[in-house]
Formats: sequence, C-alpha cells, structure tokens
Amino acid sequence: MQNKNKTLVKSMDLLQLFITHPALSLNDMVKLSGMPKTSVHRMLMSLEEMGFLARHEDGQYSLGLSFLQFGQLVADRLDIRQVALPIMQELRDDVGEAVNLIMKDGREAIYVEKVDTNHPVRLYTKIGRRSPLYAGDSRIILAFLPDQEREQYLRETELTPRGLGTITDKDKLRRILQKSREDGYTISRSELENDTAALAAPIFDHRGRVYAGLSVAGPDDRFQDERLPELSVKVVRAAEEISRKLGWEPSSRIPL
Amino acid sequence: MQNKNKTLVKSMDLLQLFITHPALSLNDMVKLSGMPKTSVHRMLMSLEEMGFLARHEDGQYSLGLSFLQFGQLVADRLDIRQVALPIMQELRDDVGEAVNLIMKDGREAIYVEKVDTNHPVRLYTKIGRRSPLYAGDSRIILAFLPDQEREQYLRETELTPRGLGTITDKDKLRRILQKSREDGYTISRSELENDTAALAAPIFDHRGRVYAGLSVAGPDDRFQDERLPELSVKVVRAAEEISRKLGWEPSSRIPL
DNA sequence: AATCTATGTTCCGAATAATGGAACGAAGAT
DNA sequence: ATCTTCGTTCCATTATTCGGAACATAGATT
Repeated sequence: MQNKNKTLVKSMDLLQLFITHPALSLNDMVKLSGMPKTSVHRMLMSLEEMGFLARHEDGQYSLGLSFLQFGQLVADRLDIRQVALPIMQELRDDVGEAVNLIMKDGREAIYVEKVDTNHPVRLYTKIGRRSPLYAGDSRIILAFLPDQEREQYLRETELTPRGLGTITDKDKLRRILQKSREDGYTISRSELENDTAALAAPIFDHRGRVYAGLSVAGPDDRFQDERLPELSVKVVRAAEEISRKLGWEPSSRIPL
Repeated sequence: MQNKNKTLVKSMDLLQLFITHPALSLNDMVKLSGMPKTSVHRMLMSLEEMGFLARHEDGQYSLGLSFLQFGQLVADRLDIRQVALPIMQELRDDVGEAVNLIMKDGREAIYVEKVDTNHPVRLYTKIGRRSPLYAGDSRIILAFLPDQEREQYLRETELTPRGLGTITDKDKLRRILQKSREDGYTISRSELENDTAALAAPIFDHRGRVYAGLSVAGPDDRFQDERLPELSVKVVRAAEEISRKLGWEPSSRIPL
C-alpha cells in the first residue's frame, strides 16, 4: 500500500462527513474537513459526476442514489446473508431477542444482517452500521482472529469508551478474549450502548478462519446470569450451523 | 461542471466494472477498462483504502462493505420510502401484482423500493437497479418532466432496444409521452424485459414536480386491455396518495 | 435604497502528484 | 527447467491538482 492517489483518498474524507450529516453545503464541508474551499469545490464536482453525491436545488449535497445500487449489489453478493437469514430467524423465534450478523471490515466490524424481535415494518436500522472490534458483540471476531493479527490490532488500537461497560484496559481485554476463545462465545454489557447486552459466537469459513459473528442482543435486564447457559448454547449452535453451511468442518477449527 | 478531478472520475470506471462482475483481478480490470496497468494498480490501492473495494486472499477484488453502510444511509434518509411502503403494500394486496417505486437519478431511473407478490424470503433483487428513462415503467417520470428538460433528454439520448417492445422512434415516444401526460399514467409491454408489462403513475412533490414513479408490474398476459381501466385507476390513486403525503396539493400540478 | 455578509464560482502561476513505459519478481503452467 | 501470467516497483516527464485571491450572487441588515 505504498502508491496512492492522494486526491482519491482525500475525497473519502468528504464522503465520510455524510455518515453523520444527512446534507451539507460546500461551506459546511470546508469547515468540517478543514480543506481549502477550491479543493473541496473541485472534488464535489467530481463526486457529483460519479453519482456519489447529489446536489439539491438549494445547493445542499447529500449521498447519491448510486450508493443504493452498489449497496444492493454488495448485499446480494454476500452469500452468508442468504445462508444465515433463516437460521437467524429461527434463533430469534426461539430466544425472543434480536439477532445480528457481524463481519470484520478492516479495523472495524460492520452489521451485515439483522432480524428484529418486534417486526413492525422492516426498519433495518442497524444494517451497515460500524462499530469497533474491541467492544460489544463484534469482539467475538477479534477473539478468534489469528494470534498475530489480534495482537497487532491490540497494539495499534486505542480503547475509547463507548458506554459505561466498555473495556478500556488492554490486559483486561486480553483476558476476556482468551476466555471467549475457551468458552466459544462472549458476552458484553453496556459496552457500545448503555443498558444493552449481547451474547455472540464466531462463524468460521471453510478454511477455519473467523468469517463473521452471530449475536443475540437486547436490554441488559434480559441477559442475567441464569439465562446465559441456555442462550450461549443456542447461539453457539446456530453459529456452528452457519459455519457448516459455509463449508466449515469442526476439524478445521483453529486450535486454541 | 468545468473543474474536475480526473483521477477521481476515472476511478468510477473501475467501480462500474463491478456492477456486472462480482469479482475482478487487476489484470481483468486492465483489460476491461483499457487503462495502463500502473494507473489501475494505483487506483486499486486507493479504492481499497477507501473501503470501496476489498481484496481477497487470491488477489481478486470485489465491492467493499462500505457500500453496505452508505447504501443503508441513503435508504434510511429517503423519506419517500417510508411514506410509500404501506401504500405500496396495500396496492400490492389489492391488485396482486408487484409494486415498484422508481426515482430519477441523472439520465437514468433507479428502483428505490419494491414489494413483491410472492413473499418467500425477501429478495429485493430489483432495488438499486437502474434503467433508462425512455423505456418501461420509469418512462412515467420522463413524461412529466418539464418540457425543456424532457426535450433535452430526448435530443441527447439514443433509444437502444432492450426488449421486443422497446420504443426506438423518438417521435413515437413523444406521442406516447404526450398521451401519458393526458391519461396520468403509462403502460409498457416488453420494453425492458420480454413478456413483462407495467403500468405506472407519477408521484409529485410539494412543488408540483415529478418526484418519483409508482408502478405495478408483472407477466404480460395479466395486463390485458380489459384490466387496464381498473389497474390504472388504482395505481393513479395510490400515487396521488403518496404525492399528498409528500406535501403535494392537486392545485400545484403542472398544467398539461 | 445602500451596504454588509455569507456562500458559491472562476482564475492562474507554482508546486505537486499522477502518469505510464519498462523492468523486476513471484507463482503457476507447460 | 523454461515459459507464461500477473502483480509490483522504479523513475523521469508532464499533466493535474493546489490554493490564495478576486469575483459573482443573493440574502440579510441598517
């Protein structure tokens, strides 16, 4: 990763602004990004031409409909979603909690599929959301990463608190990860969002590498200790079922 | 649109390749794009860093999970989807055909929401798909565009056949558009896909501009003439309901 | 009505970053 | 053991991006 197109990468900074802001004017972006106005202006023209940004009548920009197209393509091509969905629904019906499918993307985790408990209209608010690998249900992926990769991540990452329960001590986190590997699941309480708990298990691909995480999540008070044995068994079992459909065989599991 | 970041816009050519190809190697892209290998290589590095492309173990690239995030953001922020969905479901239950919500994006149309007849698992294959404005159900948007804009489009666009019924004669298309405006709906048969028909009506925003299109679509043989009066009334009525919820008032309608 | 202010757009010389042919390296295939 | 094929690095050339400054336009303020 030596040769880069600086301009290209910089334009990402502009697009990132739209994760937290639904609409922005040129000047907004100049202020938020700190780049010179001319440069921002030039990039906007290009991003608009690419269809990544759309300009409204009032001069405000927002994310373009192209993302709908690409987003749909990505979703369609993620085989694991199709494989996991029925199993996730079954698990949801069984335990009565929301079920999430999480994948690693770079140094972060991303929620790739979700089935909710109250199914009003579908409002998959959590799909596409990112979270750090060290906190919450996504930690299960970190736990089962190859030693070297995991250690590198721990070295390079600062543990910023997200909720009251976020683990900010690296050694404590290491111990928890170790325990998660032994148990085959991990539990988190108020790590990403207060009063919310989650229990997660790893999903492996045919090569025996962690490929994703499966979690049940809900209000803290529904995840008391007495329920954990039952929950953990069911989540682990569902995760294993998905793993198997992805071609994993128990024997290919990475030894602890 | 004078000053552009050439590199940025060119990188879009690479991303576009992934609309038709789920995975590509560097060399594949060199061949398909016709750009020099070094340039493609550099852009790939940047697109990967941006999260728009992901590199697999075997050196193949595919669209990155970032698109899932941005796609979801766009979908969530499109208020019309939330407004339209219940009305679309009602219409689907009433007429027993798939219902589509279509928006204009640049010189194309894009399917923004869909409710299907056979609801197995959801498989929103059509969401995010693009089609030309001159053919199929999306033509209803073209029909209600301001005269000047519509004429400019017609001047600049070549009518390429997509199905047996695609209209390739501009004057014939003009007449159909005129009729659609008078009728308040349009019908298309085998224009985008053979043996598939659709009936579409316009959705207007608070300013009285076409904002989207609503269509029912299905196999040709279920859209015979005797059914059109009933269908057209129902689709137009549903579209008007959505328009009204978007702040449109019948009085603000653009005069024919 | 006149002035200010905020925001978007254009200009242009200087500085930098992108370019792309060529050579290299590493696998896989023959 | 020798070919291919594909990804990666090198580097001098040149086109592109850069960004301050000036301009344009529209709303707000006096």
